[in-house]
Amino acid sequence: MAVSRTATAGTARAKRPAHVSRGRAADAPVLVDQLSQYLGYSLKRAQLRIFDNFIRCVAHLQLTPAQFSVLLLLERNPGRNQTEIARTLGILRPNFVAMLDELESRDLCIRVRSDNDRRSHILALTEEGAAVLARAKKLIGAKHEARLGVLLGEDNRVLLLGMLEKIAREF
Amino acid sequence: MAVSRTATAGTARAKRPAHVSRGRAADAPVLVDQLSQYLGYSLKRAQLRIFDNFIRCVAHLQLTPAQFSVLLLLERNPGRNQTEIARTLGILRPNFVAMLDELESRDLCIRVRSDNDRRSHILALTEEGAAVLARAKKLIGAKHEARLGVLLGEDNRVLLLGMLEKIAREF
DNA sequence: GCTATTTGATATATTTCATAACGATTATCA
DNA sequence: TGATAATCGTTATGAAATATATCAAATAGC
Repeated sequence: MAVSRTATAGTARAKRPAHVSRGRAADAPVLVDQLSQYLGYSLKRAQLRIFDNFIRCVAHLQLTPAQFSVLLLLERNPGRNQTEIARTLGILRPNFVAMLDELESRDLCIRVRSDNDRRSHILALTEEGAAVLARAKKLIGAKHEARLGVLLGEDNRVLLLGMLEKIAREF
Repeated sequence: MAVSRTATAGTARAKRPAHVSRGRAADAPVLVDQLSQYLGYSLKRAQLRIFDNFIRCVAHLQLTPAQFSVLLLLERNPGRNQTEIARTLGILRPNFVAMLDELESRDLCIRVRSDNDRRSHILALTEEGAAVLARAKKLIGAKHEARLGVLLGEDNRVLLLGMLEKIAREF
C-alpha cells in the first residue's frame, strides 16, 4: 500500500485562492507531525513498510510473512498439530485450513494423522519446505534485518526488538 | 483477534505418546523465540496489541484508530480536500468516501465544495468533531501513551517512536 | 456407556484493501 | 478559442483478511 511517493504537486497558480491564502503554499505537504507522536500510527506505518520489504525480499520464493512464520514454527516445534500452531500465531483454525492447503499443495509441509489422537493432524516440514525456509531465512537475514541494522544501528535494532516484544507480551 | 490467553492446557496423560516422548511435556508451549527475532513478526504483534488497547481506550467515543487519525489531520490541516487527506494516510480515495460518510453522518466533520476548484471537497471539523477529538486525545494520552511510558520508561518510549518514524520514512 | 469436549473442516459473514470507470470540473496547449 | 487530457469525488466491484457458527469424527470424563 503506502503513500504514493510523488506528492502530485498541486498545480501552481499565480493568484492564490482565498482558502489557501493565509500562509500555506498550494503544494505544501499535509502535516503529520502531531499524528506521528502517537505510537499506534507510527507502529502501523512502520509495520506496513517492513511487511512490504519482507515480501519483496522473498518474492521469488513466493512466501508471505504469515507463511514464513508457519514454516519457522514447524521447524522449531516438530510434532505439533494445527490447533497449536494456529493459536500460537493468532490465526483462527478455520482460516488456517486454507493456508495449510496452500503450503501442502506446494509440498512445503505435510499433515500426518496423529497415532495417539486420531482427531489431530501433526504438522511437519517437508525437505522442500526446510530448503525453502532456509533460503528465506538467508534472504531475510541478509537483505532485510541487516538493512535495518544499518538504518538504526545494530544496538538500536536489538533495543527495538526488545521493546516490541515487551509490548506484545505485557501491554 | 489475539492469541487466547489460556493455553488450553493439553490433557495430561500418564503414558506419554510416542510423538511427544522425547523431552517435551504434552502441554509445553510452542516456542516462538526464533520468530520473535524477526522484526516483522514482533512489529505486527505489537501493533495488534496497541490497536486493541487504543480501541478500548476510546470505546465510548466509538473511534477507530483510522478515524482518530483523520480527525487529527483535519484539525492540524484546515482547508484540505479529500484526496490530500486520504493520500497522507495511505487510504485509497474510493475507500475514503464511506469513511467520510460515516464521520459526516455523526456530525464530526463536513465536506464543503471548494470555491476555487468546484471539483474538490474541503474537509473541516465540526464543533462536535473538535470536541470528540479533544476528548479522545485526553483519553489516549492518559490511558494509552502514558501506560506505554510506564511499561518501557519514558526515554525508551521516545526512542521507540523515533525508530518507528525512521523506519516508516526511510526503510 | 453416556455426555461433553476437542480437532479439523465447511460454510458464511464482515471488514479491509484494491482496481476500473463515470460525470463534473479544471488544466493544457495547439 | 476549442479540443484533449487530467483531476476530484463517487460508484461498482473484486480480492483478501478476519470472524462466527456448525458439523462429523475422535477422545475425555465421569
